[in-house]
Amino acid sequence: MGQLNIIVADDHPLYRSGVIDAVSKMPNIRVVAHAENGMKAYQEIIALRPDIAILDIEMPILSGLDVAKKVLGEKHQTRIILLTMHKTKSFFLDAMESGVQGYLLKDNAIEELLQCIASVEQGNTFVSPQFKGFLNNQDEALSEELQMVKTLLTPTEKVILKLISEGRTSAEIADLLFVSPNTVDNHRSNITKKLKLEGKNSLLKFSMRLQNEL
Amino acid sequence: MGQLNIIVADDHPLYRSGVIDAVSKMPNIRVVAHAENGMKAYQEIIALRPDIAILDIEMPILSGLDVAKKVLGEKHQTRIILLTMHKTKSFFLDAMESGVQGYLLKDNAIEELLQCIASVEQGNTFVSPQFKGFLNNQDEALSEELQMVKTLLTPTEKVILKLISEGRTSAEIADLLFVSPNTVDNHRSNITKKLKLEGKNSLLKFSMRLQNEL
DNA sequence: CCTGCAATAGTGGTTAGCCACTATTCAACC
DNA sequence: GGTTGAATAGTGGCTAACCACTATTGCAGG
Repeated sequence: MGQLNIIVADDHPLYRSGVIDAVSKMPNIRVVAHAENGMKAYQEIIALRPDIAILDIEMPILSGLDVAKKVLGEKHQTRIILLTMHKTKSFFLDAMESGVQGYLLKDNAIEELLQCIASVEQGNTFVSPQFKGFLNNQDEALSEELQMVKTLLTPTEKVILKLISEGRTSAEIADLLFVSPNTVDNHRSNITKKLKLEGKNSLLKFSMRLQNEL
Repeated sequence: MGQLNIIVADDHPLYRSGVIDAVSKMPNIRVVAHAENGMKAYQEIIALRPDIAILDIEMPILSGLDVAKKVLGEKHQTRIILLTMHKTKSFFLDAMESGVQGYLLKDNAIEELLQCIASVEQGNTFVSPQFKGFLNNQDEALSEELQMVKTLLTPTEKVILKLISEGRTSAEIADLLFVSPNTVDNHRSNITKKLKLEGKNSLLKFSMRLQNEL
């Protein structure tokens, strides 16, 4: 699988040189450039077309995520591995949607980075175990449900669902919207059918599960 | 207000020296020691009794939070300022409960640290604006409600409340606990009374609001 | 023009959950 | 040995929410 050309970008000089040292120890890897901000990293990627770019997310001017989106959007062959300090969900999901090949937590051992590079080299993706919880079960299902809400429901239905999630009764909602309680009840029924829910209070349970996200 | 003796602890050499440089620029501040892990920081604090200890939370052996708890528990006069990368709620709440005087996000400007030191010197507390959202309104009320649940409810009642929060009906809960649905209903009634709730589905709403925290 | 969708409104029936009682058993505590 | 608290169980009444209908108005698109 020949020579792997890599670019490393991190605004932290110490961490950057640590990463460069570590990956340089691998026989088939050559670090062709390094950068201390996102803009410089992007320019180097365009100029040198490396196989892999290892980017810190938290960088000045352009974040690693910004660079990843630009590069991947322009359909270069360069694979992206993102590094971050933060164990937050939103960055991760954003990164996954933009199609990066690797996503690592900085705290983790350097071995994980090498493992990640090996994976990405062979066309796979690699994600730190800490983030895997964001992928499966609940959060997948949750965003799927949100998708359903956004696509299937009419504007009025969304408003009513929101009000239900705040714990309001049909009578209260009717008062707020200046319509008959029967109408609200009817909307409830339609929402329930569209989302394929059933059972008592199923709408209340559903809407409260989505909480802030509505 | 004389000379301020300060200890700085951070496992990241670069960041540590950055902090030391910055605070040393202040005329009335002397950095009397620095440490690269929590254990060393704790020993220095005990030995030197500084006015303020600036501790990174993420450190080997003992975390900054561990050190803070030990020091504050032993009623030394040393004030604690914690630094962290992570914008998570749990660490912050934990820190607030243990009584630290400052809590800062590392991303923020160095000016904030100096401002924080000035505040703490005068006996006040200082918290990065990013965390202030965790203090007021909702979360205060929420933990108050959690307190009520913990103190007022019997073990069985807590179990039933948990099951309600998962969206189960009285009949389902009765099956799970091998008791009569009437008993479950009775418990519901008692819980509702203890927590001073009222209205249809008030228990469901209440329990779902507490979500994971039960 | 007509079809379809959204929003409105109504009727009637079923049920889960809330509310207010009463009652028994058992264990703990003074 | 009486009191208290927890858990158990039951009855009867009430209502919000669900469910399944029907029906009208109005608007947008082919």
